[in-house]
Amino acid sequence: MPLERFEEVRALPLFSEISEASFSALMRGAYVQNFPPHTELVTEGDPADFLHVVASGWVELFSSWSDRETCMTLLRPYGTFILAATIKDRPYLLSARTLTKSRIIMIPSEDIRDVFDGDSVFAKSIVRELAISYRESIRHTKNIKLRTSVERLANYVVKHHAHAGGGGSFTLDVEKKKLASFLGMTPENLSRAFAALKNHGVEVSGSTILLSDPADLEAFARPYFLIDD
Amino acid sequence: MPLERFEEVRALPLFSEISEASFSALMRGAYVQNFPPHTELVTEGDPADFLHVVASGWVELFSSWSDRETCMTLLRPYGTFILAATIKDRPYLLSARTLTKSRIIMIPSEDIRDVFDGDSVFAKSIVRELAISYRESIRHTKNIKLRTSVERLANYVVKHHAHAGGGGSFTLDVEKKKLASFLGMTPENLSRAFAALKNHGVEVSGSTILLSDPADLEAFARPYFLIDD
DNA sequence: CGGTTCTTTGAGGACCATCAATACGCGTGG
DNA sequence: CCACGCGTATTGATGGTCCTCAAAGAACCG
Repeated sequence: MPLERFEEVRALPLFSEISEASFSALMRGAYVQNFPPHTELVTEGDPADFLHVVASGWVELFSSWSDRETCMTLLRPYGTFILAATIKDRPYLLSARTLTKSRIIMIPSEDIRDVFDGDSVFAKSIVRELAISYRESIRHTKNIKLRTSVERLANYVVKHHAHAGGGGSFTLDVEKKKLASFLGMTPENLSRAFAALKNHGVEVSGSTILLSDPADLEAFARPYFLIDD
Repeated sequence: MPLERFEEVRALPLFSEISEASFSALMRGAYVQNFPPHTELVTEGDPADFLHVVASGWVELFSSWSDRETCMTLLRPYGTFILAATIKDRPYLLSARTLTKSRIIMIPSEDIRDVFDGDSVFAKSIVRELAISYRESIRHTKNIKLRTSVERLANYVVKHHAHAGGGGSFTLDVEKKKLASFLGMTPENLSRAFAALKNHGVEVSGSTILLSDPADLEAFARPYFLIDD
């Protein structure tokens, strides 16, 4: 497969600094594929044959146990999954499915491990990526264990409002059902949590969120950089 | 500091395969220190100046927000913390305190990063360690989000019973207050969760747990290798 | 032995899930 | 364009899970 097709991959933090030889070795067995929405890409417990990179679209990492399911991560370009399993050559701990039409880059795990062994620059990038994901996971756990559902929602709103420019309104980029699962609650409870935030100036209309008093909301949410940033 | 004092460190998975030169470079600025119980070793938000290794004793990694606190990890020898912060040169996301008298090895983060850059064997070890911790964190989150408190306790009991040999009884190695926090509940609720497990043959006497029907308990707990192993 | 902390038990209430019913949004096909 | 069907979102009623508060008992330590 010609390397030109991987220009966008080359630009990713994980690959931008490695040698041309290493990059070629990685891309030789790689391929890019388009998936429709709601397609299960990997299933937890499966062997980690490929490192996946989201090139476009939205991907959900989720997990199931005993008829229950929970959303663990929502991935946009250019997030990777599931690096730790690839490196350790162990089964995936999470399943992945597309939420929207998505383009996914898949690199054979064996190639990742081979290049990792020979290229310390790549090894460094891998570690950086791993460390980021690890810290993200810890933040997620802290959020779940230390906050009530309304507090989690309030902080989610504050964060995404700021990320959208802080203009007093923004649009939810995933469906509420998914957001609820990510925040560790039911869809019904998310509705009620939004209702509870009316007292702090949060108006909901479909997927549009309006903040009439961002300062008040933030005072309630008490965002904390060791959880939310 | 003479290298002989670091024989035990040399044997750790993180250091056992690296060159003598790299090991010397790491140990040059390292030191070993004994701490009494209930000593706060690092505080979340602090800069990550040292990689810590538990040489003996028990260490708790915990986190706080808004007058609440939760236990995130219980570390025995020879666990490390907090590697991700060290590598990324970012603030700690977690605090650490000793639970028992403990001996802790502290290695300057800068040395870790320097050796990491020059020694691909060490880099590989770092990645292995990071991947293990990351996967552990994901399991913890799955446990919290997918199970009720009684289910979490049941699986904890099943796991530690097996780890202790499966002889029908074992001893809790941390106080119940701490266990409750780790499992995401209050101490009161842990008591009631233990009471609920009486129906499945769990007898509690102080820190001794007796299982009269391990098969029944396991059927209730439904341990799952992608969460518990 | 006294004080401190941990653990347990009880009562009450907050939080959250479940179930059920309705309303809404959206794409499809008539 | 509208009717229909399907999934999502909301709202209400109810019950279960879990936390808080309080008090008493047990274990630990000086």
